[in-house]
Amino acid sequence: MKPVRRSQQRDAIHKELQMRRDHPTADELYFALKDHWPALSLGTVYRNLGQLCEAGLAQRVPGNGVEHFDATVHPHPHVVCHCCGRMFDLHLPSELHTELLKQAEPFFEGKLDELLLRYGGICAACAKPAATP
Amino acid sequence: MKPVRRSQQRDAIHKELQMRRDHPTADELYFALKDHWPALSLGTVYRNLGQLCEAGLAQRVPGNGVEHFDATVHPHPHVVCHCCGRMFDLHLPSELHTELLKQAEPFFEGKLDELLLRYGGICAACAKPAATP
DNA sequence: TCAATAATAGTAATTGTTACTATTATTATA
DNA sequence: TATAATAATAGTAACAATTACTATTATTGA
Repeated sequence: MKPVRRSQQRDAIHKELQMRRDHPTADELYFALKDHWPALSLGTVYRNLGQLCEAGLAQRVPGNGVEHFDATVHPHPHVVCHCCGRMFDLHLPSELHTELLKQAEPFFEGKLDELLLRYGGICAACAKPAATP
Repeated sequence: MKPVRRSQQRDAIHKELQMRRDHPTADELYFALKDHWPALSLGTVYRNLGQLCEAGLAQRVPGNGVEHFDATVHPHPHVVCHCCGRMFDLHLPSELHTELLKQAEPFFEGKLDELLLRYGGICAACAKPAATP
């Protein structure tokens, strides 16, 4: 295990990630934090997100060609909006994941230990027509 | 719609894709075809795979940071091997996909029209210990 | 057969991500 | 509290997967 020393940047990244209901990409986090951390580096965001994942404080969720990050680590389904590209949680019954894994096992000659359940659609914000001021 | 003219390369790419039980990446296809098509260009593989997908003759399946391609276009689950990175079909009951989509709808305020069901595990070939000759 | 033009090979450009390096910040200890 | 060891940073370069560009070649309808 690598030594991990505290850093203000990592705390800020973790806090921002926990705060949000969507699951931002490294880039989105970077721009969200730039305001209060003008000197922040994109590499720092990537490195710290990696460390948070290793430490079990976050998980990577593959999006549409980009990696998203989620501060909730237990496996659960997500939705990616075709329109804005944002990723959200889908709160299906929590046993679904385990059930689907067990259900699939006899159909594969080998071992299954992971399941990515990613829906695609149009989020509420994008479905709503733009307000005309 | 763009005009599509026949080409030997596209036919070869499509045939190779249909032939294989795994779902190769553009790169893997490129190297598989290089033997009989020494002048083949990687860009040509990408471009033609894109066209085949647009034409409904193939589908993209996001893998682990790389795009895989599948000549079977109806939605169905896949397995990605953690060890060799290859992607295979998982022949679960075909109605599962539609059912999971329907099941999830009431849990999302917006529209759902797509579902990626991607298992992870160790394939039979990788699970087997290497033969000692 | 031939002219119009889509497709190609080869290369350059883009994008998301990781690696490298000199400098700065953190922390355990004196 | 001061300090020394060293992890973390900012900034930049490198990288890998993919797309775009361009001069040349192949296909196809007349």
